[in-house]
Amino acid sequence: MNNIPARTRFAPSPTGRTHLGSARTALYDYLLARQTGGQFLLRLEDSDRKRYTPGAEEELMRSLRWLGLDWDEGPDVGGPYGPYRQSERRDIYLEYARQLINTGHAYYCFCTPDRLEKVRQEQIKNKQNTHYDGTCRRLDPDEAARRVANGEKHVIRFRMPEAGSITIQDYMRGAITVENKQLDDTILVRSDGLAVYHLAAMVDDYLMKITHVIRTVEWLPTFPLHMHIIRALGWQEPVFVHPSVFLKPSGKGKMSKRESAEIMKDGYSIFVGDMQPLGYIPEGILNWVALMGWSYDDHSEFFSLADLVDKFSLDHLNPSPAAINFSKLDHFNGLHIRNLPITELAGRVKPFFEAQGLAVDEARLLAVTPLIQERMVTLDDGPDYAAFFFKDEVTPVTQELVGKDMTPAASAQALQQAQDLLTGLPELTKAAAEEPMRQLAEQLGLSAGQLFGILRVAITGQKVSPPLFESMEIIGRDKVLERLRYAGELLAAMPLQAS
RNA sequence: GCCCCCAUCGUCUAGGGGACCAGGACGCAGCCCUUUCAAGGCUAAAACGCGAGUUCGAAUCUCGCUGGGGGCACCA
Repeated sequence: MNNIPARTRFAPSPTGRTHLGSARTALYDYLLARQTGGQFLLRLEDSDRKRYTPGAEEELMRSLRWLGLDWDEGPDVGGPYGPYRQSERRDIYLEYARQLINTGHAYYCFCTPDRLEKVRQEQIKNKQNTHYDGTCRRLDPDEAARRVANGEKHVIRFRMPEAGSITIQDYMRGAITVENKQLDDTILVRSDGLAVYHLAAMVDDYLMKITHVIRTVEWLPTFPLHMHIIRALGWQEPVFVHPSVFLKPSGKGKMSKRESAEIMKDGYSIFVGDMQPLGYIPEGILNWVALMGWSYDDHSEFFSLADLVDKFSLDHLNPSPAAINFSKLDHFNGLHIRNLPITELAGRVKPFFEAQGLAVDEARLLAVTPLIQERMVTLDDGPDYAAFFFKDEVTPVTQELVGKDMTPAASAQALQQAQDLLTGLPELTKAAAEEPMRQLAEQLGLSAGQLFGILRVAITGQKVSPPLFESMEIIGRDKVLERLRYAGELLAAMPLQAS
């Protein structure tokens, strides 16, 4: 693309939870603005009060900020083109609506919703396309103005040309031509005096000097209308891009409410607000979502937000709908976790340990973090691997203390020998303990895996854990010996024939 | 029903007439490494929806079909 500073906007309506698709749109907006040294704005399309959802706005802003997508202008931070909330821009829209009426591009309509509904039903019955029947379109403008002045309830409709066609440009999809007769005399201003999206968004984009409009395909059908409005007002057209929607993992259709609940059971979510508690990090999500519909020249796929700012381009967008693939999210999340500096990672996993009621010692956490870093896919995996580091005692399953292909007695003996060995060591470090322990295994005719397995369960209480010697070193000799003794007791109490 | 958009491995994608018996990534399988689990390395299986046409030559261009998606509100 060019490098004229882009002014982009993310303009959601605060009517529900912020999902992955919105995150991607916001990301692309953000990237374009940052890359070109322009501005990224947040605008709330809240003109329909009926659909207002308490808390949606807060979650939206929290989600975007958590992802690291900061806006330069918006309802909370202000800016030179405010207000950034459509409900507060009512008079502005009205002014342009009047302009459209004065130039003959719009007209007052006095039809009631009841009548409209009847017309619609009739059209459906006759297998016709549903559209406004044009009753008020033919009204004398002066008479209409009089009726409005008399306080008669009315809306304002766009006067769509009856013939001809319009050709519009989507940056990614190219030219799209639509017959005007397929388009309706859409309502621009409701009877309550508030503009609908079609007018409001165009006016806002114009006044806020938006250069690039990125919005999902659901706006493609009304794109011709939007362009008619822009042209009727004589404004310069911003660049429009309509990325496709995200499909559910099966690739069949959009994610429904029921299905997103289903997905939660597997530890996934399509809502940005759920991602943090699920253990996902912004870096992983951003990388993943960026690649659903965009790709980079050299086929590389690992990107930080800064990389994306550097490399993103509208020229490499893919218009086909993309199915959500959570295992790829896991992949990217793991990749970015491994890419985090230890102190940073430690800080991010800490809350997950605390959520389990564990008292987390900072120094110990710092020692433990490198051991779990390459094992974690999500941050909540941390306690699964390493909770035992922060517990006073550990309770192994007795059965698991029995070494592979071994009897309880042999296992107990091996355990005792290991205990003696560790006791006699000058210090308990990986360097000091590993070699002697391997020799012990050999003496006992055991594989390293057999012996280490027993010790692992005894010391960590789990069959899967970070590397044994590093773990012992962090836990400390006293505690290790104590756990070994306890494991020995468990084995001793085991019925002989069991194994 | 009508309008619009889209169509390459299971999934995300590269590709824009010959460089393609189609490349990468995730996942899956196997192997290596290895004290478990990972991580890492290597290998394998896996796709141009169908039919016409244009062309010496089509995954790539055109048309049709099929399939998928989106939209047809005083919602956004």
